[in-house]
Amino acid sequence: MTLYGKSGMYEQAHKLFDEMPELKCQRTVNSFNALLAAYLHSKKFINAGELLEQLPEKLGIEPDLISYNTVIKAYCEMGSMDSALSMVDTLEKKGLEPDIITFNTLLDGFFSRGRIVDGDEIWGLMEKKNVVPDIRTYNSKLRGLVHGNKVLEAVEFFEEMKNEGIEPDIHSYNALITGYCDEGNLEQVKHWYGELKKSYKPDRATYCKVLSFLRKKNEFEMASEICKEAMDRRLISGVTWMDKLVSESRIEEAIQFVESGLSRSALKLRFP
DNA sequence: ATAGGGTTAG
Repeated sequence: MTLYGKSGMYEQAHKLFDEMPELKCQRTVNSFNALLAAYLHSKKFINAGELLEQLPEKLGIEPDLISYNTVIKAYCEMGSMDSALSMVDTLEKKGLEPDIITFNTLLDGFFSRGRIVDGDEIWGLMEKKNVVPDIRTYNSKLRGLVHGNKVLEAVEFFEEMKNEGIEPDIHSYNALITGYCDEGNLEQVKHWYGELKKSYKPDRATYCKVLSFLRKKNEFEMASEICKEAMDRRLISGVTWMDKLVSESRIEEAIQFVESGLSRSALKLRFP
């Protein structure tokens, strides 16, 4: 069942869910969770919460941890952090235990809203419950610090996680690069881009962020090099970059640029 | 069946 993505698909999902008995399909916690996910992905957050409150007893379905995690995500998305947090008490009263997904969802909600202190408190609660933080836990705090313009603290935290044996992944590097792009710090963007490349291939997010930054800074040399690489890997189209060259009448550079790396399909895209 | 960033698509 592909119920996700498009807004409005929750209606289809709910209709199907209602018709299941006639179709001789038994409704289970799995189909209930699929319904919750449909509401979540259609951004009908409040309905997901209401559904969890009403439907299970009406239908005799016992919600599981996935049901609660889905609704916690919905509350986080709508910014109802108190409701999200209170779901932990609710699920525990039902005899369930919050897992790493529960905590990562909550932490991402708090950290991404700049609520670092509250996030740290929840982090402590997580450890008290013997749920071991993973790379995504660390990354959510990294992004939170960056989002709150605390890039230096983010770098400190980056080092801290390495000391604790958590190997930074591409999201970790991208968070720091984003921080320094937003600060306008060219030297540090270059530094962390270099650090990233020692262990990973930049991904689409890296390229987008770094290229738009370098373009703003008029760092043509480095930008065109990176742009070529990104186009070769089919991760960006390069059209916008070339448009800028053309609009500034830097035609020679644009032509060189095209000849040196642009793929046939990208050319067709620009000059159909 | 549940948790990620970025935005260069126009």
